[in-house]
Amino acid sequence: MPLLQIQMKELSCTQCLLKKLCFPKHLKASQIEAFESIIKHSNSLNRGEHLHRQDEPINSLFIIRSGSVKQYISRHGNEEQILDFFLPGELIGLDSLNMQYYGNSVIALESTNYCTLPLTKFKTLYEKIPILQEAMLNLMSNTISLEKEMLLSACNKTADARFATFLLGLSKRYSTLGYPENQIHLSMSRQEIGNYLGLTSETVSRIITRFHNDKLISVNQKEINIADMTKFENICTGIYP
Amino acid sequence: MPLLQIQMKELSCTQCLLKKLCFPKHLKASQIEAFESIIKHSNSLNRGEHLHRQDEPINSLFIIRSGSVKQYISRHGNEEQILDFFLPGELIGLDSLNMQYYGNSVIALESTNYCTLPLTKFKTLYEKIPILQEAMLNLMSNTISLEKEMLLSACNKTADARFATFLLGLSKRYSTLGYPENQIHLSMSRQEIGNYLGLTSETVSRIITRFHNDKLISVNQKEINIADMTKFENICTGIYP
DNA sequence: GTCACAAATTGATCTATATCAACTCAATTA
DNA sequence: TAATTGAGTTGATATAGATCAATTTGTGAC
Repeated sequence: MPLLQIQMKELSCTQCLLKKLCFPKHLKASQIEAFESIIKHSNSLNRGEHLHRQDEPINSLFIIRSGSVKQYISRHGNEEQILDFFLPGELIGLDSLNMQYYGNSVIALESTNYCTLPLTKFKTLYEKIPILQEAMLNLMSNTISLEKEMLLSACNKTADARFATFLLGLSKRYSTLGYPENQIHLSMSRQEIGNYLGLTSETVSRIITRFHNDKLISVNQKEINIADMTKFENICTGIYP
Repeated sequence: MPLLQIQMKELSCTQCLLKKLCFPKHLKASQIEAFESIIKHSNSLNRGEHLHRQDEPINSLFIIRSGSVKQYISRHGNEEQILDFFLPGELIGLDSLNMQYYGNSVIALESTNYCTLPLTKFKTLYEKIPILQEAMLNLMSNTISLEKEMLLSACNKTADARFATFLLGLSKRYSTLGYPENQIHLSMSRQEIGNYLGLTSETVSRIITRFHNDKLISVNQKEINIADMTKFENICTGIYP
């Protein structure tokens, strides 16, 4: 059974089912204790509740324990632009380490549990544990690579390739969590996918329908199954059809 | 006179004219010495020479001292995708800290001087100087924010807004170096700008011509002058016309 | 269960940008 | 100075995806 479905309510890092995936995976037992003592475990959000809002003072990093959230910014009035989605085990706030106020908002897409990492305490700990520094650098370096990859994808790919890349990315992240690789649950709407990818919800809908007709995926509402993984990967790179 | 035009050939960090802008700006005099001792100053490249190539083993970070380079990846054969441009004072390699081999190539767009920061030595130093850790985190955090911003821009903006944002970004970076804010020298071709922004060179050319006719900018080959900065900023956000 | 409202699908049309092609201009070499 | 070459510009046309509009389906409240 996938990890996140049997995640308990209140847990220390050592007991947590995400411990192999989450940030503390880099630490030794002795270091985890120190790490653990600064974390607030097990806060929760209902769908539509905010983890934090744009322009609020920054005080913490967050790690998703179950559920999912979207990160977005609001511009000129109400118009919203989605920057990212976060799944269990993922660290939120790498882009706000050097800021005073959050530059974006984060809102739950479904019932979500998360851990809170107070920044001041984290920075103190950070200076003491070299391996934490290394883990942090690696994580950020990786994030930068991934974003370059995304940017590249956004600039050059067709709508088909962009959507396929998005879906495959979700698939990989979910499979790390113990879900079968070809089975994806979308916690976001077509409109939100479109917003994120720079497409309209109509276009996303049409792509999904077409992929379904072409037997590349099978769709049932928000459940998507990738039927032909090889063809699907080719779509991402623009090779197919 | 702009800093980079009078940059000397061989210089220590303390003597370097970029010292207020470049990475060591975060360090105290005593720390700079240690930092300095691990840097190799003053290597140079001619236009078209590589700083490093995709798939080579990673051993260093680089800082541009004068000139400019482009970072790109090659995909299926010859097709090239530009990821970034780097100007004097900018650090190259934040996306390769956790990798064994370079995921991209970097090539000089013009005669370029740079400093080399061997990674192993850097990491040793890094553990000893907390302020270096902080500077590094901030820099990376900032890079992540900027990339999110770019991504957002790439996904949603019109070609006009994307090009304007690109030009304004260059303008800001050059003005930090002492150049007048509204005067920009493009070291890259229309084709390279287009590649970077996900547009064709024809579209870039048409936009430049149109902006020129609308008296927003004046153009002489690779020299661009922003005539109306306010209108220009409005184009970036999609407000104008 | 039914009513109301939001999300998703589907179709028809429009438009920004790509593509293809011809031409101009500037820089470089002979 | 003429010839060559590659970058840049300009024009004509094609097309992917947006926009507008009409249904259909799903969902939560009562």
